[in-house]
Amino acid sequence: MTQLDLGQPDLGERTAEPSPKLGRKRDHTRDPEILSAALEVLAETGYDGMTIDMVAARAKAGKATLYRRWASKGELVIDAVACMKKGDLDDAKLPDTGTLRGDLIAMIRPHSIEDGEKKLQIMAGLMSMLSRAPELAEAANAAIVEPRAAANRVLMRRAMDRGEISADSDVDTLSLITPSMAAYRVLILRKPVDRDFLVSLIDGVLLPAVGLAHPGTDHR
Amino acid sequence: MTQLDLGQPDLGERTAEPSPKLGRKRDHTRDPEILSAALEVLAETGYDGMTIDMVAARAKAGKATLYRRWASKGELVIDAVACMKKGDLDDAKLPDTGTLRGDLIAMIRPHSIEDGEKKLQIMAGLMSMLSRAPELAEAANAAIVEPRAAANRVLMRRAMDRGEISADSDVDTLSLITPSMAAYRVLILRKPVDRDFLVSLIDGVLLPAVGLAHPGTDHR
DNA sequence: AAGATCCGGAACTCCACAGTATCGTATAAG
DNA sequence: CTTATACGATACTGTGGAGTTCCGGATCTT
Repeated sequence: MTQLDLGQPDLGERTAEPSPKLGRKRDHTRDPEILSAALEVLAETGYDGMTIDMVAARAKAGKATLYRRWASKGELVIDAVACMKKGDLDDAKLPDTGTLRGDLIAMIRPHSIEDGEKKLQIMAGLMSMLSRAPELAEAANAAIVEPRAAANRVLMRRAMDRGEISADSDVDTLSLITPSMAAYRVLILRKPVDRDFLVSLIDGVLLPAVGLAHPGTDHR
Repeated sequence: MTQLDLGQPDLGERTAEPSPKLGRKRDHTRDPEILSAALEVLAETGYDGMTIDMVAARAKAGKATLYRRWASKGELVIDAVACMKKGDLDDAKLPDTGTLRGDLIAMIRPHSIEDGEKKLQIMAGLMSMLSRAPELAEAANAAIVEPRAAANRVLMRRAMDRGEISADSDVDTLSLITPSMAAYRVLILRKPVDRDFLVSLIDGVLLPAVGLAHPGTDHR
């Protein structure tokens, strides 16, 4: 089956544990390992390539354990994708260097690059499902590209408040340039999204688009 | 099976018909219908969701006919994707209105929008395979995004020759903005790529990035 | 220690799809 | 008309994965 077929998605909600009377408490303590195993397999093989046995093996769990916790492969995947949002760039501990370029460059860190590539692989694995599972499309967007776009929006709005860039820049659209071009580069071109590439995007596209041209910027 | 498993890809080459001695000639006259049926199914269900029976039914052909012509599902898909390149915006019959903006706007036509969305659906269906089948990734890029990017490059270089835009604009990167942001919008956001969206991309991102700012452009 | 519950493992059923084989028919060549 | 070929349809086989069931052992509670 290629469908997700979650009758009533039941996305997110956990049917309130009634009363763990006796024996070991019903802790579901293996959930994180299982979900992260699912994400790994998802990134490596895609939704259709992923089998429940792969996930179970990776998490060193039994297949039955997965089915005790999730009704189907589809629900497991949705949960895994949703539980990935927690990410790194949560709050306003974004860089604040005083210039837009400084902030954008400061966002380029080895960890975020690595993390971004893995997330894109996951997105690729889900791609073909997105048209038939809108809730999955939403979850994937919220977990993978929105966080980064949101960070970019914050940085650009700050620059706007400082008067560094024009007030009628289309921030919502501009904040998507880096994510979507990185996606194209990784997924289709199969080239690495390294520091040099990101810097050239910032200096060659983003800053010019926002009115901060740099005749002499030598992309370094 | 989720793999493509083409032993020796044999991509493209048709083993030179030796000698159709007798009977009906070995014309392979149904190939186009079959390939286009394959593309339709691919766009609707993705690689793993697509079955040979679906393609055969869609093309009103027998399953055996497909296997007489292609050794496996994978080869059929590769052929179908490759045979899609022939597209529309081949030669230099691109618009030439005298301004970059005029040219870019003139490229927006109902047909190209529709065609572009279908191609993106196909790309989505192939996405999860791309990491394991480099030749497929190349074919998909050559057939789907490269043609459009190439057209954009031509228009921008013309503008450069006219002196309309700065000579050190990063044309190669800028030409990818529209394709990749359109892909994001269709595949992940699941919103339509209509004329308004494309115009706002041109006026809000591309032209500003290239130094043609427009304080008064009201995106119409 | 006794009792209850959860876990990992493994065997099992069921079904969908890739790929093969067969057959009757349509069509073109001779 | 005869003959060879390609075609569409359909029945068949084999495999792999989703989901289920069962069991022995581990772990917590009392």
